Amino acid sequence: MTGVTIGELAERAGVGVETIRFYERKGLIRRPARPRTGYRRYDEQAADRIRFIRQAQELGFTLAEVAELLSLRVDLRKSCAAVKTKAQEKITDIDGRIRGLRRMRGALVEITRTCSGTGPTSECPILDYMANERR
Amino acid sequence: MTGVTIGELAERAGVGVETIRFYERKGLIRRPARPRTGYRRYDEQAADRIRFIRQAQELGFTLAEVAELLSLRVDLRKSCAAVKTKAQEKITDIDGRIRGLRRMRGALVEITRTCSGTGPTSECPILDYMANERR
DNA sequence: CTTGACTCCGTACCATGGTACGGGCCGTAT
DNA sequence: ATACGGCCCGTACCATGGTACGGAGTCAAG
Repeated sequence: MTGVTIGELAERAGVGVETIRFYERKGLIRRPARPRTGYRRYDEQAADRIRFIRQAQELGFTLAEVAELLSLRVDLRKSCAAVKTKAQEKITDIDGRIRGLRRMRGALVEITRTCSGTGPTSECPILDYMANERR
Repeated sequence: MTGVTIGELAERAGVGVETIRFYERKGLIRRPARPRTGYRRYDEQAADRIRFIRQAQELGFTLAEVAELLSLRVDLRKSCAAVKTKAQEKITDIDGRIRGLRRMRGALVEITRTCSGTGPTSECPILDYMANERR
């Protein structure tokens, strides 16, 4: 019989069986062939597709965004530019996060400096720092 | 009467009233004064504290982690050495997050660089990358 | 042909981070 | 003093991204 079962696919793709069914319910992977007995049989592309989903998630895309990317790939009427734009938006988003983390890191370094001083410091600069330096 | 109501605080901090009560239940903000009528009265620091929470969240910290960060401030009066250790751990944690985001960013930049943005999605290198790159 | 592992399905459940609802009390302006 | 909003509380509900459960059917080895 052609194709693999959901269990084999899960193992190959490094996810749980329930996760695959979950993705199917969410429309992230298309429904596989279901020969007479009703067991799902997956082709080779299925594992790639699941890895695609995980990879995109690691890159910071939500499942809804992944679904959008997948639909773009299928829809040939739309150009690659739409995908590129989404990726660039993610880069901008990541840049913002990194800047914020650097600010917070600076505040924590400041705290440890203050802390190493002998006096008991009831006045901590972090709240003001973060509250005022935001955005 | 000193302090502001929960509604005023919500407006100043840019969150909903329910969110403030939620944070209180979670122990992220301490219970405010409750004069005779039972209405919460907040001091000026309350808005800063809420803004801090939102800032930390935007940077990818969960509310549990935010609580930990906030406890650093409270603990400053008590055990300086323990606080310093905790802060150092948070700095290490932040460094890890920044590295992860930089890795993500590098991957996104690399794939957008190779994408002309002109072809059909079937030839999109971004989608190819996500389908094939497995780490 | 039986046994055990795998699969089916629907549904329930989990954590996170809120948001909304409803009945009742409070505070102020008219 | 009465209406209208704000606030009280507990509880229910929402989305996200899964994870687990239970009773049934199926497949493959012994």
